[in-house]
Amino acid sequence: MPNAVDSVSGTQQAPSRMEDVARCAGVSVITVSRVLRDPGKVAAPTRARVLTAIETMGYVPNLIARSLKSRRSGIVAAVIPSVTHSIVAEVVRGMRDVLNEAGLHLLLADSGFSPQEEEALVAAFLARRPDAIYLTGTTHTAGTRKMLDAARIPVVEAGNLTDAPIDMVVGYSNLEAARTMTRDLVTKGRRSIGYVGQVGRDYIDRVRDRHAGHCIALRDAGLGDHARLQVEVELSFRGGAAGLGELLDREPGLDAVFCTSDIIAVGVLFECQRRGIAVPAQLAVTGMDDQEIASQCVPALTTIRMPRYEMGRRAATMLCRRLEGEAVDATVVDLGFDIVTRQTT
Amino acid sequence: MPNAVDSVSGTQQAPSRMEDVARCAGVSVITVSRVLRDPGKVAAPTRARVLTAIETMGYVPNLIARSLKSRRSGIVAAVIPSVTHSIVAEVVRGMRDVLNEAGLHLLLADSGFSPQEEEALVAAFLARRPDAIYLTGTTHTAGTRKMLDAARIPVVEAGNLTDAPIDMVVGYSNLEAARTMTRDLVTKGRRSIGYVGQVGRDYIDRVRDRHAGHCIALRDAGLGDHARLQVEVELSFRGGAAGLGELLDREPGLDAVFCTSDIIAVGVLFECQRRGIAVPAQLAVTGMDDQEIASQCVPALTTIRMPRYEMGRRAATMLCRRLEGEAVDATVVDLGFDIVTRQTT
DNA sequence: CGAGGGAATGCTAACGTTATCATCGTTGCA
DNA sequence: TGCAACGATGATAACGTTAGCATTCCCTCG
Repeated sequence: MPNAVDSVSGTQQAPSRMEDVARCAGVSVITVSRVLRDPGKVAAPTRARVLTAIETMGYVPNLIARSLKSRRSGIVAAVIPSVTHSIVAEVVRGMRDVLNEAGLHLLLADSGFSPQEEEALVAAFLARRPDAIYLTGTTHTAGTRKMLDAARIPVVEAGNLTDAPIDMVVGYSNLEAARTMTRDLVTKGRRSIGYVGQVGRDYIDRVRDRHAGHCIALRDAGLGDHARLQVEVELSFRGGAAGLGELLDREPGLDAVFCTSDIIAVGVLFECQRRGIAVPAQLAVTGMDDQEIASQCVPALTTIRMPRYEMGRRAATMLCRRLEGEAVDATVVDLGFDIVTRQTT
Repeated sequence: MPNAVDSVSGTQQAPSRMEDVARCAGVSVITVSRVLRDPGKVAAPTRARVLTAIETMGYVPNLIARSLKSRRSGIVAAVIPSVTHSIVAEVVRGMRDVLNEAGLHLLLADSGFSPQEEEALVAAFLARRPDAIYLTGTTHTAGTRKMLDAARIPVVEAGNLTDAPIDMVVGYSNLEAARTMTRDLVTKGRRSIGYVGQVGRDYIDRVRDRHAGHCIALRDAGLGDHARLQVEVELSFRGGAAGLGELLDREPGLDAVFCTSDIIAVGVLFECQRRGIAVPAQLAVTGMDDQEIASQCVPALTTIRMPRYEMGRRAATMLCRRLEGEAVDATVVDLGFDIVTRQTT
């Protein structure tokens, strides 16, 4: 029986199926299926007839049915901390460029930096049977790990390194990056170095490691009394500005501020402008991430650059290899980072 | 036969199915299904037994199979111009908040501001049979419109208004917003007003309308020779800086710059700092969008605020109503905008 | 000239769920 | 007591596709 319900009365018309296309082209459904997935197996004239039928009927394959039967959804699910912050966007772009080439789609969701929310998202994702999963960072709840273990699909964590990934991890050492940056401030003669970092020092690996790296560098330099010069703020310009105010209240002799992100650092710079503080003469400021604003703000910001786009590509490549049944060379990939010295130090 | 392949040899173990849960709980599969979707129809003791079984087996429902049978995927697909630009993030957040409440998932993809890419994405999306579609802006290819007409699902376009939406539209008038902003500059005595806008004036409705609004305001004020003082740049700080340089080369007596986004405007401000141009004494600068940086930069930026989060919520609400078979009150929803006067004008 | 082989195509049975209808007690009420 | 009505549960058949195994036909080669 035909699929159309009633084209005259305008009743809801269901989208056409392979069966409709097959009838139109005078072949069996399986041939249509083959034309779509493995055209080489179908003789050229037949293929042409099928393609014409598809075209004229405006047939769109139903990936839901395909996924059910083939047990491959063609979806890679990614949990990122926040779509708002452009820092993840480049990673996502890198992933997408690789995944699209492999015919895979990226399903995105943001956790708002909360491991609990991440767990809920992973649970929701798994119900859609993704072929692979991408997680940001290495801080996850026990529930998340358990579900992913049970799901038995490739998982890549990205952004920060760990010795014990759920499956695979690609990133750089946030600890070393922060340590390098702070050591650089020390080398340049700064002695009263403040820290303005984003909230989450206790539970988000990335933030925690940046904090730890900073502290280690201070300790190595014999500069004590860390806690007094450390402020936790929201990841925003406003946060940076408030952080500087707080620090100056505590220590008027401050001569440098280490910030855990460019956004916070630029917030500090704005506050310096308002207060008439000379950068870097009176106060040195450093960021992290090398976002566009770092090179454009005045004075231009010294920061740390990490290969975000490449990280996304690499993560996706590792997932794809696993999906093709090949072994990946390493389950822990360190992409490193660079310090970018500009005018604020 | 049981679903497990071989738990001893560690062979790939398929996830458990309803059948497994049903056997474990001593009920039929349909009862498990009911417990999940309509618990009220199952007696409390039975329900408890099933829930226990689900818990112990770590059962995760297969939404692919559910979608196939129920003909509802539970997915709302959204094409946004770019995940990078935080401006869309709030809209997305608004949508998500509403959709999640309705048990729907958001599938995101970015078009990179290209209508052709958007068409490809819509085609890919439709194969997954989304329940509804969200598009950014009102500029779409004929192919996109045709596919969406054929798909017969609710579609909402957001961001800019149009008299002839594909289905529904929610937004504000970019033309009126730009016109208001420029008129404000005129009112404040500015006469040599430059324009730095993002690329796409010819084919992206949002950009085109902002440009048109600016031109209309100039014409209304009797200020001619528009084209000479108009520059098209990338949507970036760098773009804004370059745009100002270009404008000053053409017209050293420039006394205001209208920018089509806050990012561009802040790029202009940075360049002013570098060149020692006094804002607003010597040069007035305006942005659009009211992103966080507008309130934090120095001097703080005069701009236009639009209800982005609310826009996302409203769009999602309209889609949900349609999915529930209810009629929406209006297919064109104007949310308006506000001018936010700060220190740059 | 017949067997063997490969290319092209088709048939049948799933994939894991839900819609639809059926069945079975149990209760309420005349 | 008998029957309708309802609540709880189950059996069966899809949803639209693809995996796996036929089948058909033609060509090649001994």
